[in-house]
Amino acid sequence: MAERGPEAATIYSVAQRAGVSIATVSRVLRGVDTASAKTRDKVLAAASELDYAPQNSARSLASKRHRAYAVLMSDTTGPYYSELLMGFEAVASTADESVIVVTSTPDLDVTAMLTNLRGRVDGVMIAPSAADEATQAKIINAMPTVLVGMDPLPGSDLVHSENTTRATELTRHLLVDHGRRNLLFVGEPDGAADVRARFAGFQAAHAEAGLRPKAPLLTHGANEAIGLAMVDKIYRRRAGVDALVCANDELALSIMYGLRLRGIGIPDELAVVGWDDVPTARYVEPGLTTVRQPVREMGARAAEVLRDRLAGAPVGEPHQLPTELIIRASCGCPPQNFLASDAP
Amino acid sequence: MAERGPEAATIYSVAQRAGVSIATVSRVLRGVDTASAKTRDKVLAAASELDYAPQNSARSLASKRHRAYAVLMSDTTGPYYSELLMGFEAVASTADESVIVVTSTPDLDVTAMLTNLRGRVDGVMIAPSAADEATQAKIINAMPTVLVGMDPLPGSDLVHSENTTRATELTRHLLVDHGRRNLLFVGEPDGAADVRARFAGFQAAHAEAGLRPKAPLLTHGANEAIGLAMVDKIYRRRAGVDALVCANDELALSIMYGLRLRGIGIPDELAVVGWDDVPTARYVEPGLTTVRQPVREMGARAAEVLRDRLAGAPVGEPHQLPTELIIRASCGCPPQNFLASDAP
DNA sequence: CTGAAAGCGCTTACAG
DNA sequence: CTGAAAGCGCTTACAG
Repeated sequence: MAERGPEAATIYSVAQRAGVSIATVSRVLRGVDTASAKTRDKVLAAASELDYAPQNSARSLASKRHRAYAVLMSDTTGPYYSELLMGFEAVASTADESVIVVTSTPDLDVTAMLTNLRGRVDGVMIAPSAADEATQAKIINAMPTVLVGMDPLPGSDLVHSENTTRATELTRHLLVDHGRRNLLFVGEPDGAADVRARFAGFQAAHAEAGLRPKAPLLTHGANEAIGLAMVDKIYRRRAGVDALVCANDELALSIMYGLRLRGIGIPDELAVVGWDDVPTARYVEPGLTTVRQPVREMGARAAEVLRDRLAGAPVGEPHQLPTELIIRASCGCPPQNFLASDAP
Repeated sequence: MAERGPEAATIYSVAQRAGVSIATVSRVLRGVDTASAKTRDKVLAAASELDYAPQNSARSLASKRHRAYAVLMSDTTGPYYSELLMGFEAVASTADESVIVVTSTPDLDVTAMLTNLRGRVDGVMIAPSAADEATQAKIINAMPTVLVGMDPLPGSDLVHSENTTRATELTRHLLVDHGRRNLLFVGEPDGAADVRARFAGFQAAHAEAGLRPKAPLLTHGANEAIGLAMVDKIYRRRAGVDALVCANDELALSIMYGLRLRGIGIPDELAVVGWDDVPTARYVEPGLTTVRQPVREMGARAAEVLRDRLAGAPVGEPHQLPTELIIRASCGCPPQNFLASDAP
């Protein structure tokens, strides 16, 4: 490969071999402007023969465009984040933009990160929980930004999914269809905007039913130990609770784990519902009733928004994508097992 | 912010404000060479006042280093890939390298991707299933490469985890500790190197026990439909099977789902074990016995290897990281519930 | 310890 | 349709 040789091909060597100027090589390779078919063929042939790879840095420097987006993610993993990233990347690569992943750790130096980013990318997508509002504001002030699943902030675009209406529907399902009377919301409405909106739907459904919603059981994070602790707290302090509306599936799953350890029946003694429809939701017993959001599409939309912004579009209205109620058995519905109809 | 003003700060404006040459600014900002404390302070102050962000493209062009790595991933999501990416990113960012994510779709134009990458990054990590061997070879030939979880290929570094010994141990556990006699391996040994090595361990344990291993049940991919189909196939064609050794957790989980639909008891009628220790493994009932690999560490190691290669180190021996048997209940062991000891 | 100057490899008006 | 030339904003020998 030429690239391994004493010297890699440059636009000069391609031009020389094709017998044209470097301006012509540049034009042909970018597919802009007109160029006679003959010239075009010569250039393409020369580039191919020399195994020419344009130097992105030189291109960026001259054109004043990085052709790269950053994605700022928290360092937690999970299906939500990878789906978001994949959706974003798919669209970005179509637009010939690179995607640079930046992980935000608690001790991240925001100023240094921003300085770095400003010299490397044209825009950034901020994933949920990746940055607090002060940091978001700084980033927004420094470059075109699209926020995902958060509260809107001036100067930034936003992509999110419907929360309140679906949460109302979910809560109503428990209240009306299953006759539960003593629901408890588990999560932190004062944290992420998503959760706040879900809690608002929880409250709205209670209002419809003429019921007074109880205060949420605050918690963040989820693992087996936390789930078990929540279960014990519920049974110690909240007698009579007959359904749990959890801020997300992870929390719901960890609580179901705790309930199993404590021998508490789901959904008979206690119904449990979540949010996100993670893959695990369908594999647990009973299957977890939850809400699905189109995360991959949200990532794709975010990339489109950024692309439009860089093409000159102003900051627009929030893009809200639809969510969908996924009924399984943890709410009290009879198990509608997937493929059950073809059972022998 | 200066960046928003009529013109952003450059190394020239910083130098002018600090009353030094651009060479001095460059040196101070990169922290190289000596520089008097006084000069240093002046430069730092000027840079800060002007909110200067060095242009990465200019830096790359002059230094002939991109200070960026690519990560080539398949477009499937899952905990494995995000953990790998996070581990890689954490180390890369410490070394001040950007991480560019590239997703490989089936219709990816390899040549175009490679041309793009050669002009953008200094090295690449290839995640499992992201590229076939021919593509891998092309990439290796074009730039420093580290392969993860695959067969070694000349010219490339490799990071993987222990498969065969642990698979032998896992199989032996079923054979010896649980007295199972009729095991079936589910997966494709002829596909990924990882799976081949696991099947080798499966065979080795049989040899130890003086048993003849049966042919694997071939399948790739996993979802509820596939799991159910596998279950039906097993019961139609493989009478007497009393344990399933699955190539990965996803497969094991989908099969457990199918077994539940068919009313087949786990582990009594059929023991099931997996590989990976995905989060779901602990939430299903019974808990899935499996093998954990240090995926995040593998990503971190891959970044270190790349860093060393770019610093001049030659391609080295494969880096093998240890795996760990995670015993839960799907193998036939009594449920060792997490935190069970603190039950009331 | 510091500066002047060349050079990295492109893109893009500007001419023709 | 094509070329000559300026310029993008840095780093890095080379001097001193």
